[in-house]
Amino acid sequence: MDKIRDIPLFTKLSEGSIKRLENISTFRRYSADEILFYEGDDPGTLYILTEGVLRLFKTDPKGNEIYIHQFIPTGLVGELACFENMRYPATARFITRGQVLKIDFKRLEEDFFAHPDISMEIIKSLTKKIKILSNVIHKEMILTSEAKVARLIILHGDMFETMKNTQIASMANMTPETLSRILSKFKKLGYITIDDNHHIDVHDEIILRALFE
Amino acid sequence: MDKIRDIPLFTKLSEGSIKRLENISTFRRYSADEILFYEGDDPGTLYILTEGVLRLFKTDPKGNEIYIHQFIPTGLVGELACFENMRYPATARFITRGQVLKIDFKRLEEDFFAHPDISMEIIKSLTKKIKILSNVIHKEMILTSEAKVARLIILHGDMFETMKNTQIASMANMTPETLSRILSKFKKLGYITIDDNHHIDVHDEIILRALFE
DNA sequence: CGTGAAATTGACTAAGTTCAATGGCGGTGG
DNA sequence: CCACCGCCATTGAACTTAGTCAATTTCACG
Repeated sequence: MDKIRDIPLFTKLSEGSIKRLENISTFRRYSADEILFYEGDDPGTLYILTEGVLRLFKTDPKGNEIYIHQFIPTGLVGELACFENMRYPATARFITRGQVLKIDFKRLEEDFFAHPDISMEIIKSLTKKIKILSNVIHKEMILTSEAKVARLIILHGDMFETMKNTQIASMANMTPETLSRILSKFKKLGYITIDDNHHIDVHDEIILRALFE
Repeated sequence: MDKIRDIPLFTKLSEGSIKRLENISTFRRYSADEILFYEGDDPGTLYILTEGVLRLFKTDPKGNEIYIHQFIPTGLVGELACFENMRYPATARFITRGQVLKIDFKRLEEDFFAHPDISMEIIKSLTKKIKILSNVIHKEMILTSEAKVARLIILHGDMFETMKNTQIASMANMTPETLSRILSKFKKLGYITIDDNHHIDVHDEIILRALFE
């Protein structure tokens, strides 16, 4: 994807609008592990993720990365900082190689703000983001590690077959040791069994659900 | 305030629009401690807080209230649940007596979504909310209790003169004991002194700032 | 097989909560 | 006037949760 027309947010724009948009934006490719922006950077650029997986995280004083979200195409990134003219509240790093459309926000604002379709898309993107943050708060502040693991098993059980436990632990903001201990505990209590392919068999969904609901 | 015209979000509407809005909305008064909605309730109503202070919080499994935010007029409340048609992610309770305008969201959507001014206001409200949530995450997940107290002292030092420590602790999501211990520690280390009127004198702003920045 | 990454396990540590005891202070009623 | 009550603050001790560090085992895969 390397044409503005292909971006859902802009499909409904007129030819003229697209032309103007092309003048204030550029595509740029990134390789895996490259940083798109750092927490604390000054904004000014609105990003639309068109390819790849982009991870958003905060860094705590000890240097640990606190996982917030991973974006996949097509996601609007950085609009909060732009609208509120504040610094980026988190760091964005590519997990795979990818591509973004970088848009000069000031000039976008002047040209396109009144456009109803774009407003609507922006609203959708914002509500999606609130949902994500609200979920982060729920998962990270309300749930204990045990509850988080129970939730992962019930809601995303297949993750355990495709990802390493270290990766899962990092996405759940806990250490691999903690994850390992909790899985052992669940096994010992007979809630689950895990076979050689890392497939988790749930024996007592009721109890596991009760842990996080 | 009991006229739709007085609500900033709607000041720019035409007479006809106001009339239509009146048909799908009602004002309602609440007394202190009344619940506007519970976490988990089904949505459908968009609220605009026109008077009073409304506290938003989540409840953890032990029954503790996790403070998220307090709204003051004029704030849009519950738009996420409405837009995304999900349940309210938190409980809202009046701290003082107050008043809201209750709007039937479905019908609002049909009539006013395309209105550019309203869209713009909604976008502003949403970004404000993202900022709040992003801040909650920062404050609650990144900062230690010591950092939170240092931050309160530097940024909201006057709170200590007007509020009881139990209230402050509840807004900062820590126990009164923890707050007390940290204040004692800061006093012992000579960072602050507290006089009889609960006024905090900061002696070493540099160190305190370093704790949370 | 052998090697390096991942997982497991135990001992220890850190941060904060909980629970209980104590002390202060302001208002109230006899 | 003062004894008492209730609320708040303070402090200590035990407890809980999860992270850290280190040693060991398991596992996948060339």
